[in-house]
Amino acid sequence: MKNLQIQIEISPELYTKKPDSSGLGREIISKSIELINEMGFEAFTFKKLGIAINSPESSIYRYFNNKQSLLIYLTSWYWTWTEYRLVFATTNVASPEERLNKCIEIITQPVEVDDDISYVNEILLSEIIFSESLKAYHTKNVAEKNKIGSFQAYKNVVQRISDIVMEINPLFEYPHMLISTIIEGAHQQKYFAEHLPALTDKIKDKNAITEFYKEMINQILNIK
Amino acid sequence: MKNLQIQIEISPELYTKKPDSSGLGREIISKSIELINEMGFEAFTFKKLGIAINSPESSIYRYFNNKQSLLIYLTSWYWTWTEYRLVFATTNVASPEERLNKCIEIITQPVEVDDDISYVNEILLSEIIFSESLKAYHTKNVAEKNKIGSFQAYKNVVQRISDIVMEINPLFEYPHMLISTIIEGAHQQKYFAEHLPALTDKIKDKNAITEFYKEMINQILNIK
DNA sequence: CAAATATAATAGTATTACTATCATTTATGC
DNA sequence: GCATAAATGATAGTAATACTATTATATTTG
Repeated sequence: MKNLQIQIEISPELYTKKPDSSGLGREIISKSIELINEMGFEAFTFKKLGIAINSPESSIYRYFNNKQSLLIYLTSWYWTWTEYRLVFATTNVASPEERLNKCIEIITQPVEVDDDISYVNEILLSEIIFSESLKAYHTKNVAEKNKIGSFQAYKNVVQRISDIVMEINPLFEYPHMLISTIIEGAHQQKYFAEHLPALTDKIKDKNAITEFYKEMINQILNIK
Repeated sequence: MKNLQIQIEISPELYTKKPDSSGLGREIISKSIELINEMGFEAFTFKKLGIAINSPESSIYRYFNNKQSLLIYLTSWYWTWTEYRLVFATTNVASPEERLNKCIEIITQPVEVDDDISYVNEILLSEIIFSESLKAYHTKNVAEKNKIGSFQAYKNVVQRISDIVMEINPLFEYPHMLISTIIEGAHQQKYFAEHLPALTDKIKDKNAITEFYKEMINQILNIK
């Protein structure tokens, strides 16, 4: 993926002014990723972001209506990019089992190298996805946000992996349930490991969570 | 459990004044359960609760510092009560496999009959747990809240079921990961079914989620 | 029935999450 | 290179939230 300079396209419904159309817009995105990481999504405000980028709050509001919209933009960016990663990792791989395993790796691990495809720090962004993304859809106005396509990129990822599951076992009845359980589970287990270790197990090596879910899906689909 | 009149004891760290020590306290609990259900946790405020029970905001603050503390109280109540339910459902059942299956049913399904053990509406409370409980621990101050035992009741439930898993398969390395994945997964799948159906599958009957996770755990632990 | 305790009534503050206005800077088309 | 449009900056203001404080009035309890 390195040096490919792909463009992540985000649906215009998800912003009021396109962030990558201006320097300010790009600063809003990249600084917000830093700040949300540092202080968590709740403590993050447009006022603080404004101070950090030396621009008034009101300028930020021209790009996003509120911080939830910004979070949805970030998650959409991440999932759209992750769909590219899935495609890259699985093209020309004949075995669906092998493709599935590759996908599980990608969705259960935070990003470790910045591919530098843009002004977005993918390492920090993936941290946000793991620890904060559920706040994008666990909200009063899910229905309304869903209607404008806020979660389409996430759905596409789930659908794409579910398709591989169906290729392996066409009779399996709950591919989406399985994949979304794994994605959300991996996010939460990482959070538990950091903050509530009694809810998870001693993590021997950093791939323990990935191995757990790989093993799980292989057992469920009878892959040896 | 009906008519047993058990007392759910909540650690004093989790409130500033004991809610079941007064009529007002009990009203705060039972009305907040109703209101959080109706409007969601974000829209819920102590001001609205005060209006609903005809008491000033400031009186509510004598029982709980803020609405997050109240939510933690409610989740602790639920998990303490659920631990009783687990014990009741599994005592005198010799087979650990059978006990495990009973536990999976209890943790993956919302409550359907109000056992009437108190002023708490358990049906509505379980709805809150399924849709809002992650907001109790997905917050800036997890560490601090964890230190005072805010999540002990939840941990006890996970531990108790993990013990059964270990009884069945003493070599299994990730019992807590497995159980917390199932609990959190069941909550989320129900939420997805209601709000983001593309992330889950057509639910044929209302036990589909329970059956999915039962099947999952049985496969993983090689129970036929 | 007195003293202690709990609750009600009311007011006030800092912060958040915006909206509005107008001046100034920057970009763009000719 | 200049006129015009568009974007941004500077500043102010508002309603709601999440509290804290104070004093009066009930209610409980010993």
